[in-house]
Amino acid sequence: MSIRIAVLDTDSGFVTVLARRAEAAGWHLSQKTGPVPPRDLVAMKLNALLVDPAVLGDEAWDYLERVSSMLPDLGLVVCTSRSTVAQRVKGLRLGVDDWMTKPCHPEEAIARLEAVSRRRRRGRQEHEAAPLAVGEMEIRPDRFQAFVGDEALDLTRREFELLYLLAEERGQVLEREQIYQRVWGYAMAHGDRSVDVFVRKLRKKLEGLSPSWTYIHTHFGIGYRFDPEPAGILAEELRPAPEPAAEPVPDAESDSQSVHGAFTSG
Amino acid sequence: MSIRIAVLDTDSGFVTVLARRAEAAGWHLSQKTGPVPPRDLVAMKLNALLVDPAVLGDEAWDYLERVSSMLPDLGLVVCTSRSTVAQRVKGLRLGVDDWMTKPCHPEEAIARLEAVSRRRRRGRQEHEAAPLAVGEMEIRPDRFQAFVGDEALDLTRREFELLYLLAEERGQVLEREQIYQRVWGYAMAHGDRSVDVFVRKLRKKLEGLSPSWTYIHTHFGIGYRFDPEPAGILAEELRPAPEPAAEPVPDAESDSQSVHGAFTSG
DNA sequence: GCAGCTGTGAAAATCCTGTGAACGCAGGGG
DNA sequence: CCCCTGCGTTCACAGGATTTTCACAGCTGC
Repeated sequence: MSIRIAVLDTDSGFVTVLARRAEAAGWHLSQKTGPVPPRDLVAMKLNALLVDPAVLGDEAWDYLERVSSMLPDLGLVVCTSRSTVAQRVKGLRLGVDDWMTKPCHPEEAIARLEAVSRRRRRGRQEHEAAPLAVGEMEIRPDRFQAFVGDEALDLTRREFELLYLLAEERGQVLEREQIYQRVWGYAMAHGDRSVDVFVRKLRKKLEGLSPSWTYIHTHFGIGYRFDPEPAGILAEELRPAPEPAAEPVPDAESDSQSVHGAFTSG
Repeated sequence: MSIRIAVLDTDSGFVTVLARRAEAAGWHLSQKTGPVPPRDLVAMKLNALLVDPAVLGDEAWDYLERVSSMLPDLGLVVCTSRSTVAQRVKGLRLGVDDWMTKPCHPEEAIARLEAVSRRRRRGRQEHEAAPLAVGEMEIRPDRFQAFVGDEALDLTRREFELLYLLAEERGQVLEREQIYQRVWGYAMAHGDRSVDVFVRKLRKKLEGLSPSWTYIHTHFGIGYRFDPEPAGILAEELRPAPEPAAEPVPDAESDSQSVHGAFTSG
């Protein structure tokens, strides 16, 4: 899979040479001559961004900081003509991944962009196309779908990605921020409820085809945990003693507490 | 959590300066003067490795390649006195994450190592989150829960964070202000009793699932200390005179009180 | 015994999640 | 070119769960 990068620079000579090298390497490169809103960067699905802070004007630091915090997975490389150690340190601290000084050899720029992109990718891909069997459902990455028997859940892309992520981390409680970061690819805005909404959609579809299982558990104040559980065990845990009760023991309360509260409110 | 790095370099001046900065930043730094087998690097649990290829001799390229392929999660940074573009490109291509030229400012070296480590951590799980075994309970950060056997304590988020903090600092007396600051994230208002209230909730839940242990001890006028202790030793300390009493004293209450008292004095 | 702290239970205030529906956007077909 | 449909995002609200606050009673240390 080829690397996608964008260059924010007005030095057309530099960019042209770079573009030629990038093309030779089979990369996709797009040039911009002014700051691109982080939102748009998201849509570009970049692996790395090469910036000359000169084109950003006063808000250069601010821009770099916003980009790096909103797109933590994006490789961010600065290439500028003059800079002091203090500036470089500041930039690297802010979230810049690499800082080059002009004039720089385009081959080296390409190599550094590649190194930065590689780092970002290493953590991610290991698993691919490995179907997951969870409960009475099968999740097939090759189809971007999940099936119960031979019936498809009819998931949209986001729904599938969310489900797959949760299922991969089965048993672990994932915080909303983490989920959003990994499924949407950028930082979650404060107050965003998208994760909740998609969990509801998933639960609905799961309920439709696999009503006797519970898959997604809510952890109040934290996030969600995926763990397929047949409906049976719930009943068992709630009723260890199938006695209509002859004594008014206050057990009922602490019992229901430990079953509900911790794992699921739904 | 602090960063762990190793430096492979014989330039003692450079390394000394670097070590000073690293220490100031709270990092763990170890110096080596020759190639360290990748196997040993694994054991060192490093975030990043800073190398001067000069100390590696002929097998420098080979070594860099082996390290980067065997430890894909390790940040690999080269710092060398002279290098050509071709060398830098070659290095970056075969897995080096960043390449600096000597003389380089130690502050910048630190910043680049930090950048590389940060990038490395992003893709991974945010926190390693090793489970803590305390008394007959297990605290599992991956579930935001504590368990006794396979029974969950049913902790809320705040409760869990408080318990985890206390358990991490096991044996230490923590002041209320400190606790509040670290769990709530901001300064405690004068007269706020939240910490006390949550300690009570924790004690109640702990008592429910692990009645024969005492976990949280009160230090009058100061704060709390976490230290799991089985009931046995308590009985001994409390029992200079083994009189079961013949009066209808509300045992439960006075008993639990004196428990706290016993430790308070220590 | 007094003043100051801590334990306790419950009420009050706050925050969080589930839910249904509206909105905007992009692509396909008419 | 316009309409329709599918999808993702945003909103507002209701019902609960959780956290904070209070008033009081029981200890501590002097």
